[in-house]
Amino acid sequence: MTRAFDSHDHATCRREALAAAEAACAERGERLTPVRRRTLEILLESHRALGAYDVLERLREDGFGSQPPVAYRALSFLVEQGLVHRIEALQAFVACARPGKTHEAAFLVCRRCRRVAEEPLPDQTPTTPGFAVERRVVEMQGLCPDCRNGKA
Amino acid sequence: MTRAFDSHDHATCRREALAAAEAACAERGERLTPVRRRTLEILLESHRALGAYDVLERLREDGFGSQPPVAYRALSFLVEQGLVHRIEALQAFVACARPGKTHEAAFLVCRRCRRVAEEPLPDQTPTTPGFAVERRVVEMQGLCPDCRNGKA
DNA sequence: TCGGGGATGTTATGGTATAACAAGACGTCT
DNA sequence: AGACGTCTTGTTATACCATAACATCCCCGA
Ligand SMILES: [Zn+2]
Ligand SMILES: [Zn+2]
Ligand SMILES: [Zn+2]
Ligand SMILES: [Zn+2]
Repeated sequence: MTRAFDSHDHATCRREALAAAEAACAERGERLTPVRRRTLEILLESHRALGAYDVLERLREDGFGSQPPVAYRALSFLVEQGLVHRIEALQAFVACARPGKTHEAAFLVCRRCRRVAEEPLPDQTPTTPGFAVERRVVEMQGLCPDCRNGKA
Repeated sequence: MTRAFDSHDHATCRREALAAAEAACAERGERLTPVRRRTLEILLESHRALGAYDVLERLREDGFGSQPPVAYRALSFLVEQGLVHRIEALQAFVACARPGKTHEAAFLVCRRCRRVAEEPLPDQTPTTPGFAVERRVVEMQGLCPDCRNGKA
């Protein structure tokens, strides 16, 4: 169900994700402005985790602002809307593989190519009595099939 | 089984952890040198996650080197030995609550007081066929019992 | 047409982490 | 004892990640 590590029609993959993002924003009355939209596209073009400064560099090439807050603001918006996830272990961002409804997820993060796959998070995660869980960070770091085989 | 959020004899708690650390290093032929030992003590004094620069400041007060690599090297050593864990979501470090045998764990991280409790990690965590998991990051962020009640 | 709120842009600054190199500590072999 | 190799500690310098604060612009409704 996760496509990041499988070959697939990525043009369609991107187009669908972008359409879902537009729909989600429209429904919520949020504005998917040009910087925000382009930021999402940049992340969708790879299934990889990109640092904010990587995103910023591409935004600058496209004529948007060139200072860090430009990228961070667009990324924050997209994260709030559930269209992008932050990978804590990499301090990086990845486009959501299943936009449309904000959700938590577990991530499989390849340390070599930085591609990221998304898996459903189990209902049950460890806790202790009295502790109020607000956010769950579940990230599996390792090697994707291609990188194990030296293909990529 | 996790003591971070419960009242306990913390002097004993610290002493035992330090003794376990000494034993573990001795057994492995690793050297728990003064900086390394003091770094571990600093983390043990709170059950809290401390940033590398917080640790560094205390090391400097104690007459050790004052530059970032001093703290980062000691922390790296302790993490390699399984005596300290890195909390990715905070970019911070916490002393292991169960030293003696290197292990993975799930962490319950209070966003208010930064105390951290350690829970066993389920055998089964999400993955996808062909992906080789090397490290599992499982961190629950939220509020500890005290912080929920405004006690702390 | 005149606000007002949100979005974009800038400058400046702060927090986190590591590369590269010099000097010291320490066991070991002769 | 003395020479050697290895590990450890310390430094300087720099790179990377992130946000505060403020100016400007744009769009929409009164
Ligand atoms: Zn795709
Ligand atoms: Zn890979
Ligand atoms: Zn304790
Ligand atoms: Zn707390």
